[in-house]
Amino acid sequence: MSKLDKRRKEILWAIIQSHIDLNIPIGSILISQRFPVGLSPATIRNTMSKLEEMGYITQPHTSAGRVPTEKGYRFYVDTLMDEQTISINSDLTKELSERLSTITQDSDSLVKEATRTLSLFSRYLAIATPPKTEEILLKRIKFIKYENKKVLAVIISDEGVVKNKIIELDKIYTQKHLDMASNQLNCEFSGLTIRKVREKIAYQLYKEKTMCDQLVANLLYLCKDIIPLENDDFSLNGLSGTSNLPDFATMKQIKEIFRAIEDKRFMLKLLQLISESKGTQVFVGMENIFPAMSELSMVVSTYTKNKSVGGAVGIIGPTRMNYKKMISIVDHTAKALTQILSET
Amino acid sequence: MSKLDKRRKEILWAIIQSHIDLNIPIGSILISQRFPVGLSPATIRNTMSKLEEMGYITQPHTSAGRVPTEKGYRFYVDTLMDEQTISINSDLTKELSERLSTITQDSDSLVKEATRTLSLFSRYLAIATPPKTEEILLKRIKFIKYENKKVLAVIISDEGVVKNKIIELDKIYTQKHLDMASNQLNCEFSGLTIRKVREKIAYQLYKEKTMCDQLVANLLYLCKDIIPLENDDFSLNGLSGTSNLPDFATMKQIKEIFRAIEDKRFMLKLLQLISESKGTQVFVGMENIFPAMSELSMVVSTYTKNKSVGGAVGIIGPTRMNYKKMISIVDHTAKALTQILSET
DNA sequence: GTATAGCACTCTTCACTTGAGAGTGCTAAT
DNA sequence: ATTAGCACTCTCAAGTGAAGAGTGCTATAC
Repeated sequence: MSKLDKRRKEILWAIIQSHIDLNIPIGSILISQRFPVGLSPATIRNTMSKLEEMGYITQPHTSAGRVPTEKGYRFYVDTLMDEQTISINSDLTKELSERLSTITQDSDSLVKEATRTLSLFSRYLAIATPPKTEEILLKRIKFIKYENKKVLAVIISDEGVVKNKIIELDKIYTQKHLDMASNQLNCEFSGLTIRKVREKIAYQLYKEKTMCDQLVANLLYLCKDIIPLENDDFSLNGLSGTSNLPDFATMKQIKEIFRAIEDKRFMLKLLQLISESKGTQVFVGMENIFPAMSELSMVVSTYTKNKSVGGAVGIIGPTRMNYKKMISIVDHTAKALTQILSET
Repeated sequence: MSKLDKRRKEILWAIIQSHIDLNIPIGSILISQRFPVGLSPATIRNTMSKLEEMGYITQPHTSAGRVPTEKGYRFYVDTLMDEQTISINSDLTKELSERLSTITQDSDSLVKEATRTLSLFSRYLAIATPPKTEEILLKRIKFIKYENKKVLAVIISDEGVVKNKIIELDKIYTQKHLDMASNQLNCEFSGLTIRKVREKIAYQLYKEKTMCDQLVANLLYLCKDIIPLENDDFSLNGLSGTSNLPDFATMKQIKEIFRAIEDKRFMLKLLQLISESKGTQVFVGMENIFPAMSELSMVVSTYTKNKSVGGAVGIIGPTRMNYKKMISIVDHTAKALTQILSET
């Protein structure tokens, strides 16, 4: 990895900055005009030639200006951008927090509202995963007599009701009987994460451990299907906005985004990525991660609720985007979300 | 309203049919070749001239063939199409039913799966509203002690759990106390529709009727916010497919669809429309109904669950679409949905 | 009187050309 | 090492012209 000297960094920065602003290939003369760096176009050309050789920029055709490559953007985000102070639009932060705090409902609605706000501010496609259910701590399981053999099973966590479903038993039980059974189950499972509960149920069913109570065994079997699996859904917002943007103007990109959205594997990839590390991450030119999404970038951050439970929130936009601004917006959205979710 | 004679009907039918198949302006020679109707292009031209005068077809420019107008399509759907037997692709129907019957979950998931299947078969944008909550019959309200002052309120209907929420009371009550309160509320509200329950609650709170029990009054007040409002959400599916179709090729239309999707008022319009009448309806060129959706048509049908409760399901596509096929698909989806929802 | 063949006319579409403009790389001079 | 000058390449936009499609009109046949 050959390092770039000061001049090359400056020129690269100038090219990327100009390209973000103007969305056209950037020529040497343009740079010399926009940035009074004291160099003639010819000198800039020499530097650009080197930068192209090193793979940071490229030209669409022989007589065009230079356009940053994915590598160039990557370098920009990693190195060049940090050198400036990331100034945060403070009124934006304020409005963001205000918007979110008006939503007093469950965390799912909150996350949805976050995507709405995010797409509004970013003018790109906002995406978010709901809080992971896997790591939620189970508080109690409750069975309520519903009608004859039918019983309403309710799974409750710290966060509230996680899931409920009407199940049908083999015969009619009294509410008292059900209460005893649920007590027994609670003793065993209360305080564990949803994931561990599922594992434990599977284990117990596998061992066919003789239960002291037939009803408990029965309920255990039925609960297997009720314990919620990982949420395979995600919110997104800002579709209508995206089609207005100049960068999204090509059908190709529109299609790519649609594919990505409807392909649920994308979601899994995303989850994997966010779970690996915390904080705001930038994926430039996503073809390594998700083949259909070349020419697109993603700025994504994680939010948490009670330390461990959390999800991801971010935006998808063209590779050519204002990373500085976007990182700031996403970062603050994630922070605001974390804050409000922790208040409850 | 001048009626069309047999020949004009035939020519109009031929034009529309050809336009649906080929998606190009239809000229007189093309018609004479595709349909050996025994007329020369010249004669067909004369007829076409008349049809244009009457507003059923139009030409994009002087030397182009004719394209059906909205009026033309309207006439086609109303009159010309019925004259053929609407043959149903029976294996399609079968697969449709099979796909839906694999989903054994709640009705919301079922409706979502229906949109997925619908978009798959139609290759257009599928849209559906979940079952209306307003007309659901309340079965019982249940309060479960949760933690100190916190109580889990569960609203149960014939269909299962409608909504649940954790509420906080002013002081600590015993479960027995809560059971008594819920019994009292059940006596009053059980068997009414959700809408009537809400109205009744509002009325009682307005009158500030002295309750025999402070707890009941308290719960009543809290329930006001729990009783679910009309669902303002709707499923849709098939976005990625739409951008592949030749008709959706223009950005203008893509934008229109996005606008329509994100504008929730559209949803309300849709609900109004479906509630007016039952059965499959076709809206050709929707600018009267929804200004942003010119150049788009909608085929929509209603499904029911237990006679009264239901929603709408349909597709949105270009004005130039295969109405016969689409009506068949939508119709069968609605029927299949009704059937499966009634089995529970 | 109705249907048809012929024909002139209009308009789009596409390929091709051309000139302007932008940007580069090379070379020679500072 | 930097820069001015210059030839070169390539895109883009506008213009041109031929081909093709389709119509409307008119005269003619049945």
